[in-house]
Amino acid sequence: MSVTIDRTFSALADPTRRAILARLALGETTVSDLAQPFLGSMSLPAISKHIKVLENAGLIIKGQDKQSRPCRLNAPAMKEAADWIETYRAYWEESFDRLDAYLKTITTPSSKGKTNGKRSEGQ
Amino acid sequence: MSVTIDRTFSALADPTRRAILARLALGETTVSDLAQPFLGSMSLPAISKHIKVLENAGLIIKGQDKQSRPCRLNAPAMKEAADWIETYRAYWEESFDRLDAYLKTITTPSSKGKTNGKRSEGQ
DNA sequence: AGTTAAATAAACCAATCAGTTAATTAACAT
DNA sequence: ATGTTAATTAACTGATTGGTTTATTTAACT
Repeated sequence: MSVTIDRTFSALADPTRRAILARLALGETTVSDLAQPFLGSMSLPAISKHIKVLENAGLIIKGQDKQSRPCRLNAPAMKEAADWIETYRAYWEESFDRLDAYLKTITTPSSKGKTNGKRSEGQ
Repeated sequence: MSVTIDRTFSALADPTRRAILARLALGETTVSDLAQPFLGSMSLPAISKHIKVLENAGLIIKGQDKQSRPCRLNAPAMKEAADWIETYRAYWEESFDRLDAYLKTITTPSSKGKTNGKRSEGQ
């Protein structure tokens, strides 16, 4: 099985790393800049390591400009993970249908049809 | 920050656990049944632990029927992770657009396309 | 040449993880 | 009562993770 998707999900499992990705979604920036919001609670080498994890997962690409290492999102690497997770969309939507049905059974002994929202997509 | 999404991504980072989820997408089944395809390469307690990780992440729900523990998908727990990752869809789609544009610049006779790498921020 | 700035590497540590084997619980069947 | 089946718990191990502090690289600026 794909080891890259392992690394992708594993990289996304850390809140600091997700925050770094969120920052990068606003635009390319350097390691120092990415580290700045965290330096109160962790060291620069810690951030450097997080960035390396993201890089190894293919989620970001690190360049070089003088001493700086400008990082940018490499979002397509996320696509594989997104595609995997998307195959389950039908299941959680189906579950909402079941919740919907359940709510009807407990709220409509004599009620009018309020929940006409059709969620089933068919598959 | 949300510790539940941490646990979700972390649970999804393991191929055995993803295989278990894939099996459960076909329908509810017991721990033994889930373990069966893996017993050549790992022990039952190992699978039992994987299932507990999935349960703690809220990705599956474990019931009881006589001695068996029937497990079923609880896909809505995946939705939070899916939603997070979906916010980046625009970026990987845009990236493909940019790749497309880049390929055009290098295959065009008049190529002197010096891209400034600046991403369109703000929206 | 010496200094500063940006980032990483090295060495270390505690905690968590993924697996093992052996023992145990719980429910059922003789 | 005894045994069988399904699954978990306990105790242990080696590898990985996430962080630290200190030292080093690399490139620019006087």
